Amino acid sequence: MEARRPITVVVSRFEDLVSRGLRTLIGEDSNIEIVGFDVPHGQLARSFAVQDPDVGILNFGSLRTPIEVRDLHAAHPDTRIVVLANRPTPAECNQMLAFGATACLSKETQARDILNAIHLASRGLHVLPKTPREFGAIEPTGPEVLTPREADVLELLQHGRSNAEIALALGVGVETVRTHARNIYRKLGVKTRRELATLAGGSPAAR
Amino acid sequence: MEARRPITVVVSRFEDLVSRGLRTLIGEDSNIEIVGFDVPHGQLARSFAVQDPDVGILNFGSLRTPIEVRDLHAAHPDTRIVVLANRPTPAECNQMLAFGATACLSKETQARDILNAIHLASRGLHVLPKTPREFGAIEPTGPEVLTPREADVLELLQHGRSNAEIALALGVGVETVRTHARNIYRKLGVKTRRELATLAGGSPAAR
DNA sequence: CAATCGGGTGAAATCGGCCTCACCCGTTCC
DNA sequence: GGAACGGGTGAGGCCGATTTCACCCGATTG
Repeated sequence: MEARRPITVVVSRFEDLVSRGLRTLIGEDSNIEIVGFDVPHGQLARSFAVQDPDVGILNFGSLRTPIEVRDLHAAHPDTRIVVLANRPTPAECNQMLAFGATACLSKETQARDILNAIHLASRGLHVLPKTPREFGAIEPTGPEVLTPREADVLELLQHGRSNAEIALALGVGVETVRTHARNIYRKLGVKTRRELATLAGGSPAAR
Repeated sequence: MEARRPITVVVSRFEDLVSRGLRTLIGEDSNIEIVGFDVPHGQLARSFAVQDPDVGILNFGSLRTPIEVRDLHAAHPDTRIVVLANRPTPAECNQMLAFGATACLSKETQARDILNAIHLASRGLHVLPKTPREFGAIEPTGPEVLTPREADVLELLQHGRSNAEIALALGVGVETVRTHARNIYRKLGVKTRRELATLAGGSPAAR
């Protein structure tokens, strides 16, 4: 990268952890200069007007309507808008672009890719996150969450109750309990109730 | 805070932005010492065994099943486990606690509260995020997303088409278009189609 | 051997989101 | 004044998730 005028960016307010990450990340790139940081959502328009940045990085979670992106874009057409979202769906990203954003990134994006995207966006190129699932792609969406009823069954399973006892306690049939138990085993990745029994007590209930 | 032996923590791998945020945040607290950082999910057990930290900070999104928390807790009962999740539901948090975690925090938590939670968790106190909605609490969940059909209607609305034209183009009744349009206005926070027309073109379509 | 359990399939019922349409009201505009 | 629009209500159908239950099989166990 040759030395030239650095890209000026205004960064809106994010969650504290993300905010700190953004600051150290952008601080590592000498070609990007932060001219506004942790700007509250309501003062973005003013910050854009005062700083006239090349790029504004917006917090998707703070947007109330996409219209706000459109208004910012209309008032400052030379400032490229990068929207940073938690796990944006393709529909959300397209909506952001349709309303004037130049790029829509996920907060899970690799750090270097975020810097690259800022550079690209500053020149008007659109950047979108990779499509999450082309075909059977693994997503780190965290463990499957038990349904409320499954949590009820798990609670009793952890205390070593039999299916018949659980059925009696919950007022449903044994077959129902067996179905819940099967789904619990699958979601939790265990194969027997023995693997569950060890963790009885020591914490608030699972529901 | 008096000076005593600092709390040792092992931090698992997080998204780059969050990871950087955590590092600068924890680095500001002289009473907490990072003894393992950006530990890949598969090597957490080994890191716990080697470092024997007071606290392990786990990435909820990397968990495949809650059983992994249980196993870590069973193997290292003296290491308090703090789970950091994106926007955990109460059910998810309770599940984590039920499986041996000491605290379950949202990545949206204020920085100082995260430090406090680490301190509390190191002494075995449970910390849970605030319940998101007691009664009509505002949540920064971002703008409402248009449904695919609403995006179709919006696309045509932006081009200045009348309801009758849109109905004809989409092969549905005028009443249907009017319903979609109403929902679009509500979600986008506008009151007339005029407010939409200004943003035609300049970006990929909304669908 | 009979009971219990793990595991698969499937079928009702319910619920919520989405799409479609209908009817009501009042306002705006030509 | 009639047509189009903004706004509210509600209905019916579709689909997916959840809950409940039923039947099937094989393995384990007392």
